[in-house]
Amino acid sequence: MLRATKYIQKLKQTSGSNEKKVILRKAAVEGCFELFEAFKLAYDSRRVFGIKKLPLIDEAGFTDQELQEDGKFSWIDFCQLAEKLASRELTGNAARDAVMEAAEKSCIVDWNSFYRNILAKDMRCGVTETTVNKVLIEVGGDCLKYLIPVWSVQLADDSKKHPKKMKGKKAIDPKLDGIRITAILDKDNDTVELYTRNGIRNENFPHIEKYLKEFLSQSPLSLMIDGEMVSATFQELMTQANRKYDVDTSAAYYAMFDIVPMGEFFNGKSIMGLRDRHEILADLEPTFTQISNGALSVVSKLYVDLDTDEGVEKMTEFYNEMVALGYEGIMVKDVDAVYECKRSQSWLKWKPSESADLQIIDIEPGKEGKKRDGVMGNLVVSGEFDGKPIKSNVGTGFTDEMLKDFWDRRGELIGEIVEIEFDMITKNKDGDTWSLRFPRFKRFRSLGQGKI
DNA sequence: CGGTTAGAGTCGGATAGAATT
DNA sequence: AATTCTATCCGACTTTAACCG
Repeated sequence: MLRATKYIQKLKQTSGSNEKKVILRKAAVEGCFELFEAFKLAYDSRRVFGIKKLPLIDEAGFTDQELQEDGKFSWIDFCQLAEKLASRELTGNAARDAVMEAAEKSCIVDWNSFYRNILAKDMRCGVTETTVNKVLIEVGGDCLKYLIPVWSVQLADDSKKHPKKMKGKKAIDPKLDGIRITAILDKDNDTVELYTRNGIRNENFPHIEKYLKEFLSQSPLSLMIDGEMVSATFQELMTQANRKYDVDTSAAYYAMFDIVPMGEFFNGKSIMGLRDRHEILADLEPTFTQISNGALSVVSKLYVDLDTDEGVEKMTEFYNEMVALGYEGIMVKDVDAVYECKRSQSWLKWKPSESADLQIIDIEPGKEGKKRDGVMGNLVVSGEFDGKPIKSNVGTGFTDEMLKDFWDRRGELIGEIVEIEFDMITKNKDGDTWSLRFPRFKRFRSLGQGKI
């Protein structure tokens, strides 16, 4: 049994995040490199293995000693397997067979709670890249080579969750429904690269890259430009965004809403506040227009003071206008806040939602071996909305108590009417019924009382 | 001490592409 | 040719230890 597996088991045994850090620190100081290599393989989002259905060895009937007995499969063997999967040297049935063979040759606990979890990209011990990197930075020295590469941009919180934050001086702009794209304009290397929210390079928008490169030649410094890649609709954009052949993104345009010097961005934080950053971007708008003929646009901002009735009114009016125009909603941002590479309440989103009364036609179990094993995983609901036939799964909006209760009473609950909230109805390109975007459970309609 | 936050872990639909059946 | 699986884009929501005024 590997040292690293023992650490994973220890991490799993405690729910305290400080205690988990103590365990990780000990592993780092002790030099348990397999553990940190494993975290790196598992949580680097740019490294995927192309296989999700992974064998689990049945532990029943084995003694502890047998479970922990070393097999004929080493950490080195695993690294080679992982590399072949990541590079797609092994795919399909060949990948499945190689993984099965590894599982059979390996020490049982090593496979079930270590190797397998790396390939699943979920170590299942209450620790992910955030915690691992914090500890590695703290310990420093040689440990820094195990840092998990992470890419982060500023993300918004929901205004409904933070009503107290809807105060003070704000900059407001429309929320566009597309793909978050961050452009890195590197002066030293004379390159422009586009990245998604998850740090994955996207090369399907060459016209945008070309225009930005033209702009870079006029810029005195390297920059990060943040924005939303938009097309006629989100689904239309998705048909082109990640495809490999016959790519045609000519209809897509890049709506830019922020700008930060590259160095500051990679440092995690800007120096300038939002108003100053926006001023710079807005001043560049004529240049962008001239270069790109509209493919590069700057999202304009409305400044309001939410401490005044007039400000709240202006914001509400803007919200209604934008929703009527078909935008996803609005973004409400602190005028003085610096750009921070994380989710933050200095950016709030406000978007409309719909709700429908639908019938439960099925109740499905949670996934085996996960948190909802043995309780409800999701509802299946159907009915009608806006004159259209709807069918959707709903898996969020339930307390832990409900998940258990609904599963226990699944027989009697089928047929009941529930209120489901969602953003909009959607239909895939060859489907005949409509579905729901971001569905969430609200309450029972038919059982009286509002809840359960 | 009570409210807030940060991190982790569930679950949703739609798209394309790879591989198998 | 049809089906299954995986990756990637968009998320919502609950829970809980730890933090903070």
